[in-house]
Amino acid sequence: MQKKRVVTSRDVAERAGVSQSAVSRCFSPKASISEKTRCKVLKAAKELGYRPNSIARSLITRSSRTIALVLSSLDNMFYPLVVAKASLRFQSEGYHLLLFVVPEDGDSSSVMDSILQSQVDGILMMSASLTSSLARECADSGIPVVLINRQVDFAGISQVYSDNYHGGFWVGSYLTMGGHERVAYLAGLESSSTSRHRYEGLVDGLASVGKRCHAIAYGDYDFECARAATQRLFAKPPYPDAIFAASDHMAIAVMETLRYELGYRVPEDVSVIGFDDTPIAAWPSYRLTTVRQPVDQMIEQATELLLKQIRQGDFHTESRVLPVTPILRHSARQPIRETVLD
Amino acid sequence: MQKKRVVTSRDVAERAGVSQSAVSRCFSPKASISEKTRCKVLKAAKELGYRPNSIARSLITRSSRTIALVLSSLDNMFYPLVVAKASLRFQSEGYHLLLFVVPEDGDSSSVMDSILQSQVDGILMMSASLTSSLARECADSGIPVVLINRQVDFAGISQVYSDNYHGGFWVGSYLTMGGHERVAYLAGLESSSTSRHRYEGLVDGLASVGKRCHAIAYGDYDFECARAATQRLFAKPPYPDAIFAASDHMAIAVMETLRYELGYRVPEDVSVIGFDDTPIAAWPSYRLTTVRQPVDQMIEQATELLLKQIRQGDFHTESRVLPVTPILRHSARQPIRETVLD
DNA sequence: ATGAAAGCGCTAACAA
DNA sequence: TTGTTAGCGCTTTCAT
Repeated sequence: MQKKRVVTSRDVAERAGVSQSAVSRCFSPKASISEKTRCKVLKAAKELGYRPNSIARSLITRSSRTIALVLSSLDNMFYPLVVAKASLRFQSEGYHLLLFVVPEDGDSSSVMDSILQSQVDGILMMSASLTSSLARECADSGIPVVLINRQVDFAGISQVYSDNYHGGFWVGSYLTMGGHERVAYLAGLESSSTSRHRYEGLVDGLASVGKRCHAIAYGDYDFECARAATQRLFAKPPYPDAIFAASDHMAIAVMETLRYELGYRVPEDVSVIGFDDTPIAAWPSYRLTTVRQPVDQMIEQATELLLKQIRQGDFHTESRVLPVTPILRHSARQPIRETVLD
Repeated sequence: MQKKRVVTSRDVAERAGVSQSAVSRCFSPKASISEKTRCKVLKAAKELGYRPNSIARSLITRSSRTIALVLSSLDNMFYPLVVAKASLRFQSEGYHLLLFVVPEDGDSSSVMDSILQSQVDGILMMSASLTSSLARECADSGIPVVLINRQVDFAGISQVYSDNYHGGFWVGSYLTMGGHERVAYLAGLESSSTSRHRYEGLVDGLASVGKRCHAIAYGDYDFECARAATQRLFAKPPYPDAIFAASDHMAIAVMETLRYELGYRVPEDVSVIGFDDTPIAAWPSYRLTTVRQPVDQMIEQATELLLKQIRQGDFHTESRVLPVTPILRHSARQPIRETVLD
């Protein structure tokens, strides 16, 4: 292919009557150069339509100023939100995001190779699958990695997640206080640490008042799967009187199924609680009681951790766990505040 | 910063006892090399953990195998869907997506510079703002651009969009046949060509049976704005008896507002029709009548157009308009099929 | 403050 | 088929 002849720093140098390195210095923030030369160069550059070639720069500086963003699905509104915010945040630091969508099931190894070869300066992982293998491989090849909304038992990797356990715990006690007897858990992917910790929290929250989790079903973080799982939960008695879903996205599927396929009212017949607090949760049709993840903080922390590792060539890694916030709406029966006098 | 010493093709060559170019050839698909050398090289490469440096390769081949994906918002589920599919599609062709989120309002010029300097091989634009200026500037600098779901009066750019006009036209006639008298249009951004064409279609569809558009309001493709716009539409009589929103996302906002703030039933009191056919439209709570955009086809066409331009250094550009499909659900009163006998 | 020169890691002629 | 050689466009010493 034959692109329009591209303007190089040499061309600019020639036209400005300076050396090529002078031109280079003009486009480096901290290089020393006289005001006079800078002007000449800038003028010539503009006339020629010169733009520094960032690839050549990357080759020599060994930094592409690019971050890989690895995720598996954008169905759940939580992720688009994170992506948009992360992109803005990194752009403001002069980094770009390279997007890797890994099929939830498929062969992750080719994507992994692809990521490793992409010469990114760092990796932001929020894919549910391939987390630990990829994470480890990256750490081995010396690429800084930060896991976001994901957890792995491996100290060599920085992680930012919210307090899933206590989120689950809160749900457990809140539902119990609301007088629920048969709380079911609608899990995400079986391999998801996040989903597991929320479950553990739920179980302990329930246990703290002497209750047990009534049932568990897997919705794989997917709308249709969650729908089918809800059907399964209500296939035969005893039926749950509350469902805690590992994501708002699944919680909405539960509500839709309950209301329009199973004929239950929410929360009169069955309570539903979600996790994330995506915008949809607040829509009047749902008014979903849920556990809010602090997205902004998560991004901020992840950015900070990743950039620190990149800039300082830091092998120091750390985990940050951020507090969640219960959001009380109307999809779950509220605790009885006053004991009924008999 | 001091990364782990990186393995180069030279190191591999040395260990395998061959020349550096032999190593290079091993990693080029179409280079000629004997089975024997290939084995030696691959073995050495594996032992050393060698991975070709794609930046060096890009510098010399003048191709980064990267496509810029430019968009302004991920709120509307239509975009996450497109992003995920586009990413998969381009990955399968060996290209990666570099994400640029441009603030809907803010200064686009810095993002524009950033894109132009990023050395991408092509640009996929679906941002509502800065479309035409950026598009033109890219075309000038010789970077292939394809607009997706966007239209611009400039022949130098390939565009893939769906038949917004006829989508709007269909809505106009469908609503009329349903016996509506006061059809309002909830537009997207004022600058959006897409929104404008849907409007023109609506107006003509209405005109074809001697009706006019009752009112127009701007929802800026945003949930909250759409909510406020709906309120405005119902601020004083005569009230609309149908609303056509330029996106499902806004249509949902309309339904929520109508039902829970204004106390109307949909479709008994007011009909609502959207555009896109995102997954949410099918949820039982909404059963939104809408106009489906053929997302898969749009991606396919856009990919094909962009790749063709990139690979053939083609200055030939073209526009492709894809047919839309009316999706009849229950948010709009159905046309009366049989005339009532008097 | 400026220029000359040496690469960054790779691909692509060209020769052998 | 293989090795040698010359860059890709830039940053960065090192002199001046």
